[in-house]
Amino acid sequence: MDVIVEAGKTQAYPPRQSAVLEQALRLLVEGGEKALTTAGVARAANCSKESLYKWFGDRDGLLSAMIGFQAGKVRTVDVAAETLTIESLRRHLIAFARDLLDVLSGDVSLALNRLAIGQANRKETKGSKLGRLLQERGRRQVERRAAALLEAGRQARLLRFKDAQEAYATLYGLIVSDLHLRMLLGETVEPMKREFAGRAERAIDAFLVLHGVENVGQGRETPAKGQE
Amino acid sequence: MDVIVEAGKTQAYPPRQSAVLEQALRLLVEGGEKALTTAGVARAANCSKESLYKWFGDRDGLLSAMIGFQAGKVRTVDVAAETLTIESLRRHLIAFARDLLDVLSGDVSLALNRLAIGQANRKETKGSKLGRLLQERGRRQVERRAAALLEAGRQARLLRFKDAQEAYATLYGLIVSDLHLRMLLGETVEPMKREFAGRAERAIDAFLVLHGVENVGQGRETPAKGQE
DNA sequence: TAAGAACCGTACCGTACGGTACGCAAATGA
DNA sequence: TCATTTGCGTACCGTACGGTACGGTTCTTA
Repeated sequence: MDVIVEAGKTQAYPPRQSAVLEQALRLLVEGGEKALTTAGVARAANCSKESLYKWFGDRDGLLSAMIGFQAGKVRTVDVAAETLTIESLRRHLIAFARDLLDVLSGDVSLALNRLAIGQANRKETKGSKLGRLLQERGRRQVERRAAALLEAGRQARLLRFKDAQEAYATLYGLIVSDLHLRMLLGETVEPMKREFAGRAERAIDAFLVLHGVENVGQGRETPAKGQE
Repeated sequence: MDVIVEAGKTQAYPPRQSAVLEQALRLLVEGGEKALTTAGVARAANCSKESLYKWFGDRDGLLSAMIGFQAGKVRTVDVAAETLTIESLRRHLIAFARDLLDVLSGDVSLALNRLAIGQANRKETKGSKLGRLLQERGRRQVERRAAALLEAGRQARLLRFKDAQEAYATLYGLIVSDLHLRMLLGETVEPMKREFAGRAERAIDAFLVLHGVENVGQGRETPAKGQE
């Protein structure tokens, strides 16, 4: 019965436990960490507290399971190895940017990040465990997709950069800026969402100015140098 | 260091209460929100709980006071209106970047951000109050300094951008990327701090490629070709 | 069908928190 | 000098949480 958390592979929970985790996530999204009590989860999921402790060990185990469960639901689309052109690369990058913004602005994502951040500075060594878990589970996926895209762009001689890690950091910063933090702090998300499309486009254009070869950034008039 | 520690003139607390707030901040930094109990603060500050409630109303009032108190200690230096050159602008931007990274990575800043984020998604309308407070108190200062710098650069015909707000967002994203979030999640800060200098320089060089005139970004070879 | 496991609902326990009340000492002021 | 204020220390109260125990019910399985 002990479910071992295997890194990398999305471990599926039994349906009963999945339903419980779903309810737990719902409670967390609606009321924050304060609303995520063992009794509350048991009541919302129509199960007993004893079963909770049997399945997840203790409260921290439940939190970890929630993160793993949610991460397991996110699927990254691997772009098939097509022949990249300037246009298709730009489209793929913009799609990546929009997906990234959508993920970061999601209810559950925000709630889980708030939860992990809240647990981050506890004295116990267990403190940053959730943070690391969230980082590895959630971010790795996104980063891998971006890395593949960047590498493909370089192979096709459409991008130039020395350090892929650094290029990705630049890409991320241009796309997200301080948006994530503002959302985490409670700023209303809806007005931002309407600007995601334009924001993604501008970010990619800027990125292409920095790391694209020749004058690939012609989507909008670039603030810097010449366009066709 | 451009940050000056001075008793805030905006909201000055009596010395006794300032000492209490100092202890409260210390407890928060050391043990997180869980360690910030009324009894704990009273014990650490050698005062009674009754006095705490008399001075700050309730727990939320104490938290707000802590944010205001800490924000009052940070002062930004306005760059005197000197005649900007390409070199001096670049130096000022890099100094700004380093100061920004230093502020964001500070113990108290991280603790307060974690606190506000943790309170962000409570049902009550009061939830995002701390977040807004932290945003307005802390960020406005930084943003104002950057805005002044950017505007001065444009006046001197060294920078070009249409929307100052958007240019600032780009600058912020290039400097910070996902660093702030990773630190909030509990990642070890020390290794990052050693890279702040280089990071600031690279971010500013990239920013100058995007928004500088001519080939001012000479720190690294600029991937785009000069024009105009 | 009968034994056994899984599980629900509830009650229970120890603890810790936010907030209040009270007694008493030190300052303050006329 | 005495009255008033201020504030410390402690005790107290109601509540709510994490975690455990137990009786009763449903489901599995041989």
